[in-house]
Amino acid sequence: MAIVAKISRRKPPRRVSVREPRVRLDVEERRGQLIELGLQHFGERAYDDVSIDAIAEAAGISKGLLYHYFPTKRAYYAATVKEGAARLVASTVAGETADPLASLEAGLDAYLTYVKAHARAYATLMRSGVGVDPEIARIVDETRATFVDRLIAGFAGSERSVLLDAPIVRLALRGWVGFAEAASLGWVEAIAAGAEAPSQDEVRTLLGGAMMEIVRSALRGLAARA
Amino acid sequence: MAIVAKISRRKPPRRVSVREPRVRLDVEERRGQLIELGLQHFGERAYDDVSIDAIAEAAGISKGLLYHYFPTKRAYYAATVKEGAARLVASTVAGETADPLASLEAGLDAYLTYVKAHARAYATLMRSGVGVDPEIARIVDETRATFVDRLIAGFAGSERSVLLDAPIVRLALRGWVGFAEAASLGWVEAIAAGAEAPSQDEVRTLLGGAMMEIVRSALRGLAARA
DNA sequence: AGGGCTTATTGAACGTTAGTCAATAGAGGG
DNA sequence: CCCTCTATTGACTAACGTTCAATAAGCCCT
Repeated sequence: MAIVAKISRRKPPRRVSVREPRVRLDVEERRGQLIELGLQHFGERAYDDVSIDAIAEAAGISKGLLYHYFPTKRAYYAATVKEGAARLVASTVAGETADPLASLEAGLDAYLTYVKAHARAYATLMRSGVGVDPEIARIVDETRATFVDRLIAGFAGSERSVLLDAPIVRLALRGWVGFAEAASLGWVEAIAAGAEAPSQDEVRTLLGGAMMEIVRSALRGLAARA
Repeated sequence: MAIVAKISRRKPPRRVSVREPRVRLDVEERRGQLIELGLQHFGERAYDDVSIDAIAEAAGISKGLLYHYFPTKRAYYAATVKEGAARLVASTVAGETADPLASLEAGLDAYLTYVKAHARAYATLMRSGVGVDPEIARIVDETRATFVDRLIAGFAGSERSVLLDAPIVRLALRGWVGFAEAASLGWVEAIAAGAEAPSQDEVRTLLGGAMMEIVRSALRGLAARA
């Protein structure tokens, strides 16, 4: 009995020739590799369908090491989303132009180009990402706020810019971001489905036009009330 | 050894006086109770933070019984979301009016009233519900489509109603639903946070105005292209 | 009343997966 | 060549979703 237990507990003799040696990476390097892998995996499958084991295997490391870099799966996912959001924000900085409308349209165009290029990951994030954790919700909300701030900054020169801080206008802008996300998602999904989809120009015009009208409408309501 | 195994496997003597008798419910009744519990739990916590054990305990039944009614946790969640969506749709049927604008506003008002009354559950669903499963995404998308259909039906009398089937208009309407959801969510969250929030009238006017402007903008783009 | 039948219900078991921790080995410096 | 530091391992635990053969509550029939 004791002997049997001892034998069964012994490691399998694992041929040395097969076992590949440990690769020791710099902390930053390893972290970067893991986040890159996270972007790939979470961009294709939903959160629940990505296991830590799968990530570890893809990285060629043990599960324990991943937990050396990120305390929990959610934190790992949050770091991944944060990186993805940062790239989105970075790749859509529009050159400063005198004309607010022109810079708005340039920004929207960059946004749509990015969305189209990363259609799958964008759809996965929009459809499944937010709810996993309050931390992720915070990141996404902050990213949205960044876009809103940019937009407001574009109109800073306008005479009625003070009014842009009114609650109803903030709500209108937040709503517009929801509009832009829903429309963008519908657009790339229509493309992916091979359905008859509008051109990028049309979508950009739609988004820009909606922005102007919505803000104008909210300001008008404000003026009527005052 | 064999004896020890037998003893350790024996059930604990569980005093009969404590054990409450089985309650045998009708299938419909039990299913209804479970869905009701699901609405409560999933309306307060995110999907991952609700365990089957917790539901079973709250219902006073065993875990196995829940799996007799729903094949998987996701299916159970889907049934719950379906019921919640059905209630939302049912409670926002607007009486048919001659004036399209009036019936639009009545529908929006009913929607906002419902959202405000179920603020927590609405926020939880919007923030975390969609991504869990393609099946849930389908339900939510269908619910959105129902609303869009209602809206289009309201404008059926309009002379340009044929144009409402153009891809860009469909995209605009889908985007508007995103607008309405984002604005509604922002509204109830502002209220919950005790921040300065617009009145329901203001929000309804904002949503209605945005709807008109967005559709008009899309149609204008369509006309310019033709 | 009671025996038999249907089926709602149980509870223990299993597999998977997130998360933990003491032990190990690669690399650089003295 | 050894020593130290720390990136890395791998086996373990706990929790959770899921399965299934056994059980008992209600109901009908006699």
